[in-house]
Amino acid sequence: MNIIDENFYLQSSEKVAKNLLGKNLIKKEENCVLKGKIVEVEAYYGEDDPASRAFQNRVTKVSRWMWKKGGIAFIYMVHGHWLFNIVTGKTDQPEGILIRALEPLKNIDRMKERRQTSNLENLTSGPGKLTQAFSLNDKYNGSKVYHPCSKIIVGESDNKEEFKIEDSYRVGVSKDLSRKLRFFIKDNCFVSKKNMRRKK
DNA sequence: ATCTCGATTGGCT
DNA sequence: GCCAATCGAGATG
Repeated sequence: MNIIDENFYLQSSEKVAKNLLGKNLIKKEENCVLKGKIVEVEAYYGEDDPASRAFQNRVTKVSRWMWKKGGIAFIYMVHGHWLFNIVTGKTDQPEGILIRALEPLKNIDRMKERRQTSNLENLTSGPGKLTQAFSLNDKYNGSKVYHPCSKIIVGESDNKEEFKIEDSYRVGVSKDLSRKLRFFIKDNCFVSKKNMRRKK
């Protein structure tokens, strides 16, 4: 398995976000390995981004991970759902990427059990759904996604297929920036908010 | 397409 | 105690 290098995460969150599309999220468990392709992400910045947990440099129990060096997992709960992020940027540069959707690839049965559905498109097509399917929670905070010993890892794409990247404003954000910071793979059916995509 | 209700946590007064 | 928060499911028209 080709793991993405630590240095990849030290770039700006927008750049990391776009380049994460198509890569694999891997979760190692007792008897199996879950795998999914990243198909939808959002970039978040630090002190000047009102939607960010690090807005105005507010350090809290939840946000403190964002000041660490890029490449670690950052997970917190919203509306009763765990959301999975990857910290980007150098130490003391609070930025991150929210992973919003995956395409299930390996151990799909395990995902179906956890999601209580057999509908493939409904397993990981949303930020709260994928954490349930992958059983991700705050105990993975700080995990190095570039380290081979970690339980949660980002690996290189399986194949070098071409895809188009589309962008939009971020989902569920009341005070968004005037830049489009949500990126997803065009025409991938596992991208969340399908009805929204149809809109102009 | 739009709404509405439930979900859990931590920050704040 | 109160309330917001990077959401999801189900009902309704």
